[in-house]
Amino acid sequence: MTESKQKAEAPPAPRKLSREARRQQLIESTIETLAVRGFARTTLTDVAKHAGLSHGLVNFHFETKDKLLTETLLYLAEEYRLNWTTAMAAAKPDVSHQLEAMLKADFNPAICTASRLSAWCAFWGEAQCRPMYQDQCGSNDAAYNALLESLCAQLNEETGRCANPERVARVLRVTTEGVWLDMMTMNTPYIREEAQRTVFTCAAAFYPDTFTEDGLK
Amino acid sequence: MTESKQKAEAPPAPRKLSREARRQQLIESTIETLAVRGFARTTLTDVAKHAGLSHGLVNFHFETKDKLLTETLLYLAEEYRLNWTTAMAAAKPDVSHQLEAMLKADFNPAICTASRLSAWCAFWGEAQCRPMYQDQCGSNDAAYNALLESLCAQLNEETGRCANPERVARVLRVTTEGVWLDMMTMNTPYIREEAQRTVFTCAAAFYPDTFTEDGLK
Amino acid sequence: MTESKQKAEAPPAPRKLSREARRQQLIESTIETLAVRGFARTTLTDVAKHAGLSHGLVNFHFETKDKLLTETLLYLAEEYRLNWTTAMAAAKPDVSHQLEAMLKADFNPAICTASRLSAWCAFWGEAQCRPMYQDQCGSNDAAYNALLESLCAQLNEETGRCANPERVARVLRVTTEGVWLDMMTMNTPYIREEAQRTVFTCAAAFYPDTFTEDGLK
Amino acid sequence: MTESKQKAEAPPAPRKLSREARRQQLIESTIETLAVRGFARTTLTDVAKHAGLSHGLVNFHFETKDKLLTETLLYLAEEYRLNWTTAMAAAKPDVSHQLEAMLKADFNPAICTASRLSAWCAFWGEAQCRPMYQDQCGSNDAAYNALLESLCAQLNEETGRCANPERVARVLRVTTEGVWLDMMTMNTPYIREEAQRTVFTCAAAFYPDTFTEDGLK
DNA sequence: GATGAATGAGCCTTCATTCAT
DNA sequence: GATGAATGAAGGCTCATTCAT
Repeated sequence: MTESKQKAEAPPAPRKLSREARRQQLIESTIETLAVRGFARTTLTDVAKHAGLSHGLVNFHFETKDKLLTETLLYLAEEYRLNWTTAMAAAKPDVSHQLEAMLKADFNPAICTASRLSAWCAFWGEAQCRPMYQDQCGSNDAAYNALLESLCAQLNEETGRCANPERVARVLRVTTEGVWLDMMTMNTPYIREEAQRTVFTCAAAFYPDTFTEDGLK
Repeated sequence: MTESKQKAEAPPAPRKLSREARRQQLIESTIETLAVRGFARTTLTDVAKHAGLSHGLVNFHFETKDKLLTETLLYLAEEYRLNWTTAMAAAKPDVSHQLEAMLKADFNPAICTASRLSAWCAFWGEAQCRPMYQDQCGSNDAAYNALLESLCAQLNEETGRCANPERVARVLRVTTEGVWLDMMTMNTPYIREEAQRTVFTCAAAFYPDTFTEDGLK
Repeated sequence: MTESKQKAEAPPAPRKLSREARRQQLIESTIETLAVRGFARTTLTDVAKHAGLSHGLVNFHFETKDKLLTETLLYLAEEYRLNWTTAMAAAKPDVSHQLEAMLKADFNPAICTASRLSAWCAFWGEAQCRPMYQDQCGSNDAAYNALLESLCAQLNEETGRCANPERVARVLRVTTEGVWLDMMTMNTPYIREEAQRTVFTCAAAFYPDTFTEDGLK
Repeated sequence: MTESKQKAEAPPAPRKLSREARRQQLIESTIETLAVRGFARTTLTDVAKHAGLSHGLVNFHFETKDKLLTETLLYLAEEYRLNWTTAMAAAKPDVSHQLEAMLKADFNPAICTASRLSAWCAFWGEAQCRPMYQDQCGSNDAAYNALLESLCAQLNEETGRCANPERVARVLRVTTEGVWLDMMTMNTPYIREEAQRTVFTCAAAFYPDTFTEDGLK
């Protein structure tokens, strides 16, 4: 099964690839493997097999397992950051559109895939005792948090609300994270649309004049 | 430090302990070890050392590492369930008091300790690819979810609100889980009081006539 | 061959041995393995197999290969030191007897065995780039060198000779080491008696009134 | 430091070099690497890096690591042989001058360098269990040994001495080897001049009418 | 019950060797 | 000639599990 899958993914399987292409291929393979096997049971052989390559190659490109995992996390973190910054840059500049863009970004089908969510879960589980992981987890993205708080504060002013913006921002963030986790860990996970709708149900509770469960009014 | 702590916990280390007492001692040691080392790096030797016991004893009482971990999770899950059921039984039977009790239960200092939160994190990270773990994670506690939804639905009726109660319940649940995670994974975690206040800020957004950030009005 | 040898060496092969006994057994096995395979090709599996034990046990007792090798060298160095100090303590206290004892000690059949000589060679070859090894090699035994020089200086006085005692001592030491090496590295090595006779031929050259090729006059 | 050194040695690194020149470059690099890393830890990557060349080139020129090492040893052995034969050819033909030339040849600054001594040590350490290495080590150079013995025998006759010439030759040879080793393995090695003086102190002990510690009388 | 020595499967890592470019 | 990606065998090390005492 794994065999046929590899063949399917990398049909002619170029014998030699540029350094960067190979590295990215291995990182994607790591994400898949983390999703399927979990953090504790992920081995380099798994990663290599899943990519249809020899395990020696992993060390050739990443030196150690630790570095492979770290670079995979950095890759995910950068991809995540790029996703919401791009989404916000594309949205109208007013507060409510910016906030909507920020919240919806997390449910972009490009990054909100089963594999990526699972991989994030794997890293989160280990983050508590690995400072390097902890730094890369969303809750520690200072720019993201500051921006979200600022948007909530501005929206408070516009709408005359007075809930502590720091806490509102926190609720919105952990709700987003939480429905992500749900999609992974629930026996009967709901779909992405329902997840997004849950987040906007929350946003609408704080800002009923601005949001409905589907987004901006 | 760890050394002295063990000695402190198990002073002369009674040569013989009842079967149940030993098992619980080892489970508590497992929780501590998971918190400190993370899931992937927890070894039976760690657990035994932390309990001040011999290596072989763990296998004597639990047969395999897998069973030790499973029983630890069941122990935590049961403790958690007992915590909120007890809290609710002790609260007034009306909807708002019941809901307050349910939400506050999660921040009971007895179960909301650094070690326990970390241990939960460790299990969550692995849950996605281990059905047995997944079943025990809070989001799959059917009774808890059903009760929470029911309380939200009732409160909706009482207050004339009409947000989808399933989603409100979900927001409250993931917010609770989320601030738990925050306490573990943030570089500068906030304290338990602030966590609880965050949850009630969320509850107050849905039910402004019932809750404030400190609990019931 | 290896198989039968083990059986021969450790006939009933006690399943459990005291910590110290097992460690010494493994150190002896390391010496044999170094002698047969050389430093670069000695593996933990070789050592374990030669002792008829599992390779995991080596790590259990010595943690790392490096520590096993270091402890083996320390063991040889201590054995060597004990050999010449004991020999000198047993000899008459006058200068010529002491010097004879010192020189003959190196050819004591108990330590001048093929395995031990080979093991020493293996360590010498690596000593140049491993400070810890270098410290343990004979040429750095300050007490030995100081004593040998002192004896040469005293003998110079007694016999009215005037060759630089530091150099005489050095010649005697490297000659001893050299014939040791010869016994190992020559295609047609001469026997221990001839080696010792060579050393005393050298001693007799410096002190013709005191030594003959067979020892004291 | 190593970095800059390579660059310094192979400045723009001529893309094409004669077969022989490349081979010699790699052999010199092997000698340096053996000196710095020791036998057991010398890798082809080290050798290539030190020469500022690519990994694959080593195999292109030498096929296997074994062949590279063997050829390096042969190169050193030939260089060594050429050194003493040349020195003797340049010296006066009488016995004492020939012997002086032979002994002094070992301390010719051209071959008595730190790198070369260390490389010899590395090979010696492995020689005991590798016949091919053993054959090339100095103590097995039949021509050298025969000549040295013959010179000793002749000098015995000339001077009326009667020490066994085979043993005298052996003492002189191992003393030379020994001070070589000392220069490598001692924590506080003495200098080349002192080493040579030590050898002639030994020669003077056997032939006091012919030699002083500085050479011929 | 309790201990800790012993085992061996499995993992990460190194590295000689091959080979497409 | 030369490069460096790719392979895979082999070694060190970890650790769950077993078991004699």
